[in-house]
Amino acid sequence: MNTREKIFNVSVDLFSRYGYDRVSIRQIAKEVGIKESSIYNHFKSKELIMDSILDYYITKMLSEDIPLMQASFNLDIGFDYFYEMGLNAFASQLKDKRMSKITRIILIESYHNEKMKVFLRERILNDAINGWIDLFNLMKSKKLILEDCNSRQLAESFYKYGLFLLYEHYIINYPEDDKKFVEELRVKSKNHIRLIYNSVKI
Amino acid sequence: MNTREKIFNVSVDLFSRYGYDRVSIRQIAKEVGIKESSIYNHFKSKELIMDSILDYYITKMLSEDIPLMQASFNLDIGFDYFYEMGLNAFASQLKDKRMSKITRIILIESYHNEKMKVFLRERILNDAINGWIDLFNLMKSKKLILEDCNSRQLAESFYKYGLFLLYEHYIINYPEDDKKFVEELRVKSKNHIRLIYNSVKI
DNA sequence: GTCTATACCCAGATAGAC
DNA sequence: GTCTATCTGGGTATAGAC
Repeated sequence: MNTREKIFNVSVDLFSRYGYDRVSIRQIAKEVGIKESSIYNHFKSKELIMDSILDYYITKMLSEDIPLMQASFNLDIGFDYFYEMGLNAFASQLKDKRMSKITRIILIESYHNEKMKVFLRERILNDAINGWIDLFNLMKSKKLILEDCNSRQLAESFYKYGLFLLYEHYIINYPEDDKKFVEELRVKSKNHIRLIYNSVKI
Repeated sequence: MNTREKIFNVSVDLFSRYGYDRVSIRQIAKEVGIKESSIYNHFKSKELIMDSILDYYITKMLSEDIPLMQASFNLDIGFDYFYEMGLNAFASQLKDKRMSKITRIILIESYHNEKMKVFLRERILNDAINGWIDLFNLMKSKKLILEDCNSRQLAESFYKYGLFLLYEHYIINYPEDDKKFVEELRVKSKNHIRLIYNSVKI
């Protein structure tokens, strides 16, 4: 592992523990085992370390994320199975310790980091919600759910519960065993979704 | 308004905008119109300003919050009405600008502020969830909802959606009009709850 | 690429005159 | 209670030798 990677990993670790503002370049350098000034041979500034962390996360997330609509054409094989695929795609990312740590960083820093806020709002929130809306419209056309329910409300009710579980884990209960959380996320989301699905299915 | 109150209000405002770590005593003093050293005649440290902000919030919240079980004995007058009472209690607090700002502070700082984390976990999350669980058990005994559904899952599915709306507003969409948000919270929560209630009511 | 040395700035906090 | 002055420490970042 080269020095740049070491700096990257140590930064991810420290930022996720203490938050960006409470970690200094000195502290990162010490943990890596080099002097502060050497950091600047690899990253021009502290902020650019943060930027590269987000870039890494976005690239990895988008590359392995299974687009919602892609799967939705296989709806015939069952709603449960379809839902599980989407959840697995996300959950498998969280099992990676580094991705899990960055998830916490994003949740912590989004309130003042514009890039993270945009990513959270556009990719994690809006894209997913829109995917669910499309799916529910498809289900309406296939007479799987009631015609007169609001697709957007349905999508939000489905999805935002799971997002709160994420916030709860990373902010309120952190640090806890990630694997235990991913299992809980799976079970609770499934129960939640069944509850709602029950009230609109035909 | 005395100096101590001015310091308090300016701190609430600045902390809610930029976060605790990005606001300095100097900045607070400048905004108040006094010198840094004068701050220390009113608060022994920066951290104690933060503590007093949380204390204020807790006192105000708990004093006006309508305990969930208190209302639940009037269940006969209708589930919708009961739910609305609880939401109103919380929403009316958020219409107070100062309380709204402190809500954002708590959501921002909980990841590293132990007292805020405990308040969020115990009062905002667990107490409410337990209240809902009691309510659903009561509804089961009155044959209003199905006996074989899981009260805890039901409580979490109900409540955590609303909590995400809170996070979404204060972290992802902030600053936006608070009144608009409170109205949205009202409508969306109600729709959400009807969706779930539909699938378990008798 | 890593080091030593240092520039420069701003943080939280205190002492003591008025 | 407010001020001026100051302490002490730590922050990000750069210059230039090796």
